[in-house]
Amino acid sequence: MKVTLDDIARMANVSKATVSRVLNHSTSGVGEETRRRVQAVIDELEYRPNLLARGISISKTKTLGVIVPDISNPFFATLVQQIESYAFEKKYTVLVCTTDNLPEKEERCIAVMITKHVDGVILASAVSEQIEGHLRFQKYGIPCVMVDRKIQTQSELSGGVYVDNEYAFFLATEQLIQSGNHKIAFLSGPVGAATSKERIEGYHYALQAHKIEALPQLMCIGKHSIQSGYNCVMRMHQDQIPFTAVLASSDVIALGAVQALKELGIRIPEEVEVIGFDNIEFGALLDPPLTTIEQPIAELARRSVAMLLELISNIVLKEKNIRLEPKLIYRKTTKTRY
Amino acid sequence: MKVTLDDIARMANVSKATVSRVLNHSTSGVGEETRRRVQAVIDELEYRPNLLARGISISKTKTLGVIVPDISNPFFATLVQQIESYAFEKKYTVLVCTTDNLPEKEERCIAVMITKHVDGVILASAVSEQIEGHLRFQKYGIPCVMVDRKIQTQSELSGGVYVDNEYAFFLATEQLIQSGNHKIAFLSGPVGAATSKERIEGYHYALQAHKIEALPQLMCIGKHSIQSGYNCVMRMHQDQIPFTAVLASSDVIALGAVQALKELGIRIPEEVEVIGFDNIEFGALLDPPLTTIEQPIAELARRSVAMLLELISNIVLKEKNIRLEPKLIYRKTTKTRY
DNA sequence: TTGTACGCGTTATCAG
DNA sequence: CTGATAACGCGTACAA
Repeated sequence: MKVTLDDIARMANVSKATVSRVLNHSTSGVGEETRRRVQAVIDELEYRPNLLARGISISKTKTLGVIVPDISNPFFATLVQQIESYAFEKKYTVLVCTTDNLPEKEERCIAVMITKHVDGVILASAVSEQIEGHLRFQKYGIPCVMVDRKIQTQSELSGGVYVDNEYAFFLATEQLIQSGNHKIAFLSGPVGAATSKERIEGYHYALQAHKIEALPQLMCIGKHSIQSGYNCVMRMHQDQIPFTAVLASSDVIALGAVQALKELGIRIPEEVEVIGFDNIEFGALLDPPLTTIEQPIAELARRSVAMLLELISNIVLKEKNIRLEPKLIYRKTTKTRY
Repeated sequence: MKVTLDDIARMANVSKATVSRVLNHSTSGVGEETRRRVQAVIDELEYRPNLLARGISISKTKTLGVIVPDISNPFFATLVQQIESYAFEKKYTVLVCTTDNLPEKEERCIAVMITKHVDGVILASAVSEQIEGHLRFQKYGIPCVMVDRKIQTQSELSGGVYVDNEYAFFLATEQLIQSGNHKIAFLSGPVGAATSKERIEGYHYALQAHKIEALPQLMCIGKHSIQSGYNCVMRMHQDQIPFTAVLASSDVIALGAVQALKELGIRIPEEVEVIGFDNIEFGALLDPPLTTIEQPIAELARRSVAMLLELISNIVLKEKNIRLEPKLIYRKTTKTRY
């Protein structure tokens, strides 16, 4: 049933070594005639090398691990899509694992990646500090690039690709302030994540710069989901907390917030302005279309795959941390453009 | 650096076989005392078995292949998310590959799954006929369950989980007809896919049943994307083709169609009614909220993983093809509910 | 209960 | 240019 290298060797009257040669170093080392004979047998039997066996032999699996919190979030869906696409071009396959933003599940994902001997992993971590698992990658010599969510690490085997969250939210907050808003609600994702912290800091810096007090009741910690954004706005409304703007930590949160505002009969942007983050495709279809901060997802994916492959090839990185520029996309959930 | 079973054996003064025993048949076959000693060494050295080596040895990789057209489509994103989740619970990891709806890329994805020796694959095929690759699964003894997109096959090693597309579109079309529409534009996905064909047929049957002619100019073949839905409507409008309803082959197409109609100043549902398919989360946030046909994604995922695991365990399937009931979700892009 | 020896499919080293 | 042969890490008859 399964045809192996051994079978080919036997049928072609050569040794396994020779077959292996025509398979790999396809340009040299084998006589033209024998090469043809071997290749013929390979073709006829439709032989495909067992990558597991090859993996155990040369310690390279041509597999990349991808660890993200949640694929159903369009941001990560698109990210994974792009990563898979670039990786496939480079002859790599991706092993996907989701953490649901749970640190303990992240540890288990990491454990899987190690036992399955992926050549490297791209990680959007659920946590902001280096955890045991991350060190284990080092220990096992598995390169790791942090994408989207930055984590401090001094490992030679790791790097990072992300946008400057702090700056992005500083800009967005400032836009809102310049537009006359002093009570800006902030709808955050899980605080465990590095991105959440950075985004909150950017928001705080902007407030400070304009000598506006950061009111704790304007901060809502939730998840990156529509439901969460919806709940935050509803709760603030119930608690009668006044605000004239909403800054959301992700577009899905913003979508939920907009939905809640609509149900409450609050006009956007006249009564409340809204800014999201990610620039997912659906934001533009909303009514009114969502003003947001763009994350260059394709670029994020491309650069992280490229960096990981360099790490795998032991190429020294020109820059261990690539920071991409965020960009404000002005649509209709904000009034004037500052 | 890397600690192997051999190392453990040496340190614990036992043979590899014994270590292997405490690792696998964890309940019996080893003396209580030696078991403790071996386990202690395993824990201390944080030994993790090499799943590649195990894979080549027992021909089981604990890996499931997942082949879908496009993860950035929310329907597939959610599907993959759920599949990964169920698989992870059952100690399996997923190898993801996207076909972009290209038959040749599907062949390459299949080839990868075979060389990487996945234990089984879940496939949402880009094609409606059995292609060479599908047969190869059979040849290599790899179980395969078709999800969402049905393909006829008589292999003992395959099954299918899907909703009744034909019936779903028959219902939706009838709803539109009963509501007074005779010129119903149909916005299809790629015709290669089985689902597209079935959906078109359901649409045609309903028209026939009501003796309405199926006008070719009302049929627009595109891709499952927002852009495609948008383009279809715009083109029909430019060509001055009259229609009073739009039936879309997927929600993303419907979203694009609604966007186009809005830009054209056509009121929904007063002038044109719209029905989508999938019931993705964003449909409900649209203005007006999208009437659609629900696909029970979580159920689709759960059943297909369960079926695949049964196939892998050589359990005979109670039913080779599981058909889930689609359900019309009435929202605001349609007028009266029939 | 425990150990020995071999097989799984591939690559790599070293002869010839 | 080609062929033995030894790894790679693990599971498992079979023997002790």
